[in-house]
Amino acid sequence: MVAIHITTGSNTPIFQQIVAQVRAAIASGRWKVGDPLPSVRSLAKELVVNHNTVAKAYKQLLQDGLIDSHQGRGYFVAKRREIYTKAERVRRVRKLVQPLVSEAITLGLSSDEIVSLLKQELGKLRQSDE
Amino acid sequence: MVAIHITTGSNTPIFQQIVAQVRAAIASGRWKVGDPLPSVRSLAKELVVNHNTVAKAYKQLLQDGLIDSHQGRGYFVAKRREIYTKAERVRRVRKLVQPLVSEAITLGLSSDEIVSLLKQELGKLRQSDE
Amino acid sequence: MVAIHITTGSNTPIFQQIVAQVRAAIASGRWKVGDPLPSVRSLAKELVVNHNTVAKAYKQLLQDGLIDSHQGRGYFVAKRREIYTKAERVRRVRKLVQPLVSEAITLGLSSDEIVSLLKQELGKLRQSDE
Amino acid sequence: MVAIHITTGSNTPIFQQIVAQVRAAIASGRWKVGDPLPSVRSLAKELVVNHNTVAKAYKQLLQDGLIDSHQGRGYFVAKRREIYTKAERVRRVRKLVQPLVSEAITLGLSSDEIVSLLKQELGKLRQSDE
DNA sequence: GTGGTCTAGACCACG
DNA sequence: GTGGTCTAGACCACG
Repeated sequence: MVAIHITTGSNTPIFQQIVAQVRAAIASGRWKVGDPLPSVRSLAKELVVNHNTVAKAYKQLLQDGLIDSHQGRGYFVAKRREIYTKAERVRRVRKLVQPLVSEAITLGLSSDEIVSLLKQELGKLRQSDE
Repeated sequence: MVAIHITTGSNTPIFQQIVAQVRAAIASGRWKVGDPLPSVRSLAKELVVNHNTVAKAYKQLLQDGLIDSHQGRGYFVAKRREIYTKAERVRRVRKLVQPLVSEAITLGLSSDEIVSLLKQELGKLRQSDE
Repeated sequence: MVAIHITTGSNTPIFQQIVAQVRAAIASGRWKVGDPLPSVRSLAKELVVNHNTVAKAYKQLLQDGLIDSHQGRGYFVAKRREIYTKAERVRRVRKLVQPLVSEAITLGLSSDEIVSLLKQELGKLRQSDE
Repeated sequence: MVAIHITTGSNTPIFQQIVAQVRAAIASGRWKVGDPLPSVRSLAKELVVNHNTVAKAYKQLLQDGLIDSHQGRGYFVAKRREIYTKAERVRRVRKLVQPLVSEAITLGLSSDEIVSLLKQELGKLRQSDE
């Protein structure tokens, strides 16, 4: 089980924080295919947010094919399947890369340092796979 | 003088586009310490946007320490000040890198593809600097 | 301009009725690329539903790539782009075909009659294209 | 006797799966007019589902006029009654066909592909009848 | 006890 | 005036 933590003061919407953390848990392999997610209402209670907020996060993950829903039984980590075309996937990642680059440059990091940080994060994933 | 271009079709807020371009102009050295920025109203006129939008961008740059304001005289490129320690800057960039990696991996992109997309974006910046 | 009508008594959720009608307006070519959609709040007022309900419908259409959003300016009919893999698209259509078949058989229509009805609807589209 | 199979993994409500299978059994002639249906509780036991679920399915079939109930004796396959006129049946099916066509077209499927998917589903039914 | 839909209304961002 | 996020709470479907 992986705990989910949110920061209410943050600029990042709560539902996106939840999406990011579930995504990370699945991407890293800590949550396996078939694992049940915390129920919408129980997680909402635990995080002290409205149930609609959790539902919104889960809907996003459902849409992206990362989780499945079974009416009346809850949400479960889904078997991986390709939903988006290559072009669409690249488009989506590019939309995340742009603000990263903008922010990193502003903070004074060099291109090499940025690439290096990215590789470090990718490396962590690979280790947890082994 | 460096022209600023905005895209109204984009979903990136206009004020952020302005911020990003001023940052790039300063980071690349095209705008030197002490150079005056275009006045809020003249830039607004040129870009055909609301002057509040330009003012908002300048306020952001002021807050970031990249420009100084002199009451009644306008805005000027500031002497470079380090606001954050190296460790803090790396920490901030890392926080942006992590969700990028999660999303890209769950979308099914390989590590090489992700690194490649990042390098592409960094390359675009370099070109616009020249 | 195409009017949107909803039936509150229906089993079909309001937001899905909106989605279906916008989709039909775009598929039939009555709404062209670049056309603005009614604003979330104005349509909500007109239909006498909550603005969140309209927003939910528009979000769905956005996700499917049928419309674009421009922060602060509204929603517009998007240029067609492929978002889903072939397999995903077939999966989605199949999910709609199954209940259709089930209902039609129950109503006592023959396979030939069902196929014929489908072809009629497809024919209507083709005519409006010419 | 015709076995009824349900899939709990599916997102189709269990009671609807039961309804669909009873309908198919009757439509195909495997269950004849006057045949008794399995009792609510015995079928619930066999399928390992709540008896309310089976009761709900039977209520639906009763409502559709496909089965009759005899207080204290159980449910029986009813004499076929036409409830809706031909025109009404066609109207109802057409209402399901229209959103299917809209969605499929916006997803980029060709008319032939849509017809082909429909025929596939109809084909599945025919096989399960034999 | 699961999730799904909807309302009424607040507060915020962008321009 | 655009849309975006969130709350509190209601009512419903499924089982």
